[in-house]
Amino acid sequence: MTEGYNPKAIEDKWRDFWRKKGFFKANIKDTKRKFYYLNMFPYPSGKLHAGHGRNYILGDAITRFLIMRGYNVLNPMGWDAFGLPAENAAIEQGVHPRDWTWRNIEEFKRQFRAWGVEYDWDREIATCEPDYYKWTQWLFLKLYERGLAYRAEADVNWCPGCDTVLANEQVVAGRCERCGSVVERKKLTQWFFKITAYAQRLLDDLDKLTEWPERVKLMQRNWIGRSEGAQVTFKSEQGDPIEVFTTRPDTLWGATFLVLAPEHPLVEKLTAPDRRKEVEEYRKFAASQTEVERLSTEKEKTGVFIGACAINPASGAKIPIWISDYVLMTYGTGAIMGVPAHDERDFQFALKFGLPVIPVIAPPSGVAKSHLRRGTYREGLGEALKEEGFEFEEKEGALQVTLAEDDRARYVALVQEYLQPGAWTEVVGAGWQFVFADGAMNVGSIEEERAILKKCKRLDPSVQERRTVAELLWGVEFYRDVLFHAEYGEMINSGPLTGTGGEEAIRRTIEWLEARGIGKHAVTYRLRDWLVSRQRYWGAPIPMIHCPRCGVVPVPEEELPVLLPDVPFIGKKGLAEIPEFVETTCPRCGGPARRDTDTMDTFVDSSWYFLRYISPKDDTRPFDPELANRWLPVDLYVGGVEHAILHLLYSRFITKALYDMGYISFDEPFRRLFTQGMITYPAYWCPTHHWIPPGEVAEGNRCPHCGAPLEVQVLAMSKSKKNVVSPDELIEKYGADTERLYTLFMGPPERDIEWSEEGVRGAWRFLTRLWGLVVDQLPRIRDVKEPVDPAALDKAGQELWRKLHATIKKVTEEFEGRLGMNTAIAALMELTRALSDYLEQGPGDARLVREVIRNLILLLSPITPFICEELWSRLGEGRSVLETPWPEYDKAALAVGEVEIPVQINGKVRARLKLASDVAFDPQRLKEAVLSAQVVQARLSGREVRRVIAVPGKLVSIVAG
RNA sequence: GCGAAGGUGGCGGAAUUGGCAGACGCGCUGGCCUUAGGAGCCAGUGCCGCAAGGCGUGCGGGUUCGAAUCCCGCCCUUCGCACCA
Repeated sequence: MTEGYNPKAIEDKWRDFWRKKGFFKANIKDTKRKFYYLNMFPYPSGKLHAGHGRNYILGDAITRFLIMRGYNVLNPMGWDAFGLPAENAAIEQGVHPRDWTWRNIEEFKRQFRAWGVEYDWDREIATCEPDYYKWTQWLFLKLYERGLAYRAEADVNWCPGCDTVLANEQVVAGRCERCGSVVERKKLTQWFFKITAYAQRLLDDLDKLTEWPERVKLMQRNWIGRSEGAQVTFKSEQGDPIEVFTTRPDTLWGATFLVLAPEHPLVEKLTAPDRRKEVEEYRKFAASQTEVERLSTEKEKTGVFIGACAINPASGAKIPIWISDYVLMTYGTGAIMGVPAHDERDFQFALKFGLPVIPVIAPPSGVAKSHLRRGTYREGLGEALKEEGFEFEEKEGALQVTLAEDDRARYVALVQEYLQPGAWTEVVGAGWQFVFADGAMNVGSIEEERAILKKCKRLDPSVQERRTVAELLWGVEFYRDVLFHAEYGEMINSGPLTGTGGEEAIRRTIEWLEARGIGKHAVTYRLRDWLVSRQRYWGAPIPMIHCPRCGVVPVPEEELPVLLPDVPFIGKKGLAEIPEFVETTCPRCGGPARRDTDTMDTFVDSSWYFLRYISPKDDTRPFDPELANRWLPVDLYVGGVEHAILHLLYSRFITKALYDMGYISFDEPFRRLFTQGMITYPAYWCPTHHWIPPGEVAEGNRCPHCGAPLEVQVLAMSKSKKNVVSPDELIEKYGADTERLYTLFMGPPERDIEWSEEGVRGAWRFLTRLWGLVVDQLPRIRDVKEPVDPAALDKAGQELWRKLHATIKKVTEEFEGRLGMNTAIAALMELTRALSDYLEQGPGDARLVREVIRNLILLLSPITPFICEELWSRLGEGRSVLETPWPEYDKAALAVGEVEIPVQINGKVRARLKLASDVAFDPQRLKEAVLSAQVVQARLSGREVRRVIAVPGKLVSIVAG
C-alpha cells in the first residue's frame, strides 16, 4: 500500500523552510540581474478570502519561478493601513483604529504564511506608522514648495451619515458607498494636488507604457479627457467679455444663445434687476441638486434667462444669455455657446425654451427632405415629381420627398408651380429653405428666422403658437431626424467662411478668430485637480500651520512627522476636536497658531509606497535615490482593474513630480502592468435580512430566517456580500497546494471567474495522483544517477521524452509571457498522464522516469511548493527546489519520434498519417510521403491532383479535381 | 448615448503566427471497489444519425487550398465613461 497524500503533514513541515533559508530576501545592493515584482498592497480589512488569492498566489508563483531562473527578486509586502473602514470599525467596536488595523495585519500575515506566499518581510511597511507617514508628509511639503499643493474652496461630496468628505470613488450612484445616505454637495476650503498641470504628460506618456493593458490606458485617456478646440470671447451688450470653450468653432455662426453655469461669477453682474429673483431661485435649486438628481439621465433641461444679451462675434447677432445646470463650472470656462443645430443638448434646450435654430453645417449625407402638407399643393404634383425622377411617399394626402442636395433648385422650381395660394413648403438639408408661392427664403440668420416665422403665422393662423421655425418644423414628424446633426461638414450660413469644409473648417475658423483677437486655439481636460483633504482622524496629518499673522505656513521638514495625537478613540473624532493637537506655535513668527486639522486621502499614501520598499528603514530620507534609480521602475506590477484609474494615475503623477524635482531619474513607476480578474461566487439577497451566506441558504433558494425567496447574483467575493470562501477551511480540508493549484488553473488570470468547489476537488485529485505516482516510483529511481540517453529510448520512450521538453517549453513561456498559468498547468497534467501511461506499458527506462519526475516537480514547484519540496527531498537531490535552476528544454528533443499529419482533401480532413519527424518537417519529403500513402491514394481514386500545400510539421492540403 | 472587451460543448476554458476546433478540468453516463458514498479508480462524452456520413466557434455575407482566427454588415452580453461643450 502506497503512502497516501497528506497535505497537512507536508505543509506544516515546509511552512517556514523558505523563510528561514532567506530565499525571498532581495540582495538590494546587487542589481545585475534584478527583478522588482510587486503586488498592489492590501488594505488590511479583516481576513483574506479565496478571492484575494488570485493576486497573491499568482505573485508568489511568479516570484518562485524568477528565483529559480536566477533573478535577484525584490518582492516586498506592506499595508495600505490608513482609511475610513478602520475608523468606522473602530467606532462600532470601541477599539482604536491602530489596534484594529494591526490585528488585521497579523491575521493577513498568518494567512499568507498558510498559503505558502512568501515575501521579503524585512521590507514590510505600514502607511499608518510614523516612520512611513513622515515621508508622506515630506512629499506633501515638496509638492507645496513646487506649487503643486494648494488650498481652494470647492464643492465636495459630503456624507451626512459619516460626517465627512468622501472621495469620488466612495460615491456610488450619488450615495455613500458605506451608509447609503444621499451625498450632499458642500462648499469647503480644501487642499488639492495640481494633477491637471501634468494632464498632457500623463496622456502622452501612456504611449510609452507598451506593457500595460490597452484597456487600462484607454480608461486613463478617457479620464484625462483631452478636448481640443477654441476659446472664443463673446461680449455682453454692456461690453463684459464672456469666455466660452468649444470643440466646434466651425459652428460659431450658429450660436444663437449663451449658457453659463449657475455658479458662473459673471451671473451676478450680468443679471437684469427684473430677473434677479428668478435667477437666484434657480441658482439655489441647482446648488441643492444632489448627485443622484444631477446624474439622472434623460432629465428635462432646466434653466432661466438672466435678462441680458451678448453679441455673437461672428454673425453680430444679439443673443440671449441663460444659465443652466447642464453647463458645469468645473469644465472649460464654465460657459458655452449654444449651437442648437449641431449639438444635441443645445438643441433640446432651444426646443424647450423657444430659442432659434440656425443650421450652419451641411449634413455630409447630401440628402434633403421636404414635406408637403395635405391641401397645400395642386393636383398633379405627384405625377410631376415622378416624371422628374424625385423619390417620395404619400401619407394621408401629404407628400414626403427625399432629394439629393444637387437637385434642390430643380425641385424648388417645380414645387413652386404647384403650391396653393397662401401655402408653403420647406426643404430641410444643407440649410433650411422655406418655399412660398412668391419666392423662397433661407433660415440663414436670426433676422431671417424671425421674418420667416412671421410670414408663416400670417399665412396660417394655426401656427400662431410656435415660437421658432425649429418648433414649426419639429411639428412635422418627417423632419425630426434631420433638424440637428453633430457631424463635420461644409460650413453654410457662415459669412466669409461659407463653403469651407472638412478638415479646413475648424482650422480656418480659429485663424479667423485669432486674426480678430476674439478667440484662440485652446485645449481643455476633463481631469480635475486631486482633492486630498479628509476630515477624519485615521490618516496622515497635513503638515501645515495656520497663523493669524503669517497665514498658511508649512511645518519645517526637520519637525516631521506631525504625529497623530495618541488619544483614546471613542466615537467619531476629527483632529479638529483635539485641542492639544490643534494648538501650536507658528514656525515663522513663534506666535500662537493652529495646525491644519485635515488628514490626507489614503491614495496619497499609496502613490509612492513602491519607492519606500527600497530603503524602508532609512530615517533620513524617503528612499535611497541611487538604489531607487537602479531598481525602479517596477518590472511587473500586479493588481485589480478597479485601480485602473485612481491609484495608477496618482502614482504616475507623483512619480513625474518627483522626477521633475530631481529625486529620481525615471518618470513612470511601473514598466509592466498586469490586472488580474476577480473571483466571483453566488451572493444571496433577502429583502429583510440582506446578504445571506451561501452556506446558510435554505431549501429552494429561500431565506433561512423568514423563508422569503432570495435573489441570487454571481458577484466578486466580498465580505460585505457574505459570499466569500475561506482559505482557512480550504487549507484544512485539502491543503494550501490544492487551493493554489485550483486558483491558478481555473482560467486565464486576467478574467473574472466563478469559484467552484468541484473544481477544487479536481485539483486535489491531480495532486493525489501525482503523489501516488512519484512515491511508487521512488524506490527504483532514487539512486539512478546517469542522465537520459535519448538514442537508447524505444518508441514510447521517445514520445515521453519529446513531451517532457514540449512541456518545459510551454510552462517556461507562460511564466515569462502572458502568465497563462491555466494552460501551463494543463500541460503539466498532460505530462503526468503521459508518464503514467508510459509506466503502464512496463517498467520503462528508469533514467527517463527519473528525469520526467524531476522536471515535473521543478515545473510545478512555483504553483504547489509544499508537495514539490517534499517530493524533491525524497528524490534525494540534496538541495532545495529554490536553489535548483529552472529546467531548460532541448530543441533536439522536440524533433524526436513521429508526428501525426492530417491530410485535407478539398478542405476536409480525410486521413491522418504518422510520419517520422525528419520527413514531416521537410516540405518536399512530406508532400511525397503523403501523396504516395495508400489511404490518400484510395481517397483520391484517380482524380486529378491540382495543387498540394504542405505545411511542415502541421498538415498537407490537397486540391483535387 | 459614447468608448472598449467579449460571444467556442451541459459548465470553466484551450487552440499564442490563417493550418487537426473542443487541450486540461468540472459535470454527466456506464463500470469497478465499497456495509455505505457528496470518497477513490477505469472507460465514454460537441450535435444529428443504427451506420456510412453530415453539421458545427452569436447571425448573414466575403477573402482563402484552408477561417474560431482576416474583411464587411447585423445581433447580444459585460465593463468603463456618461449633460465634459
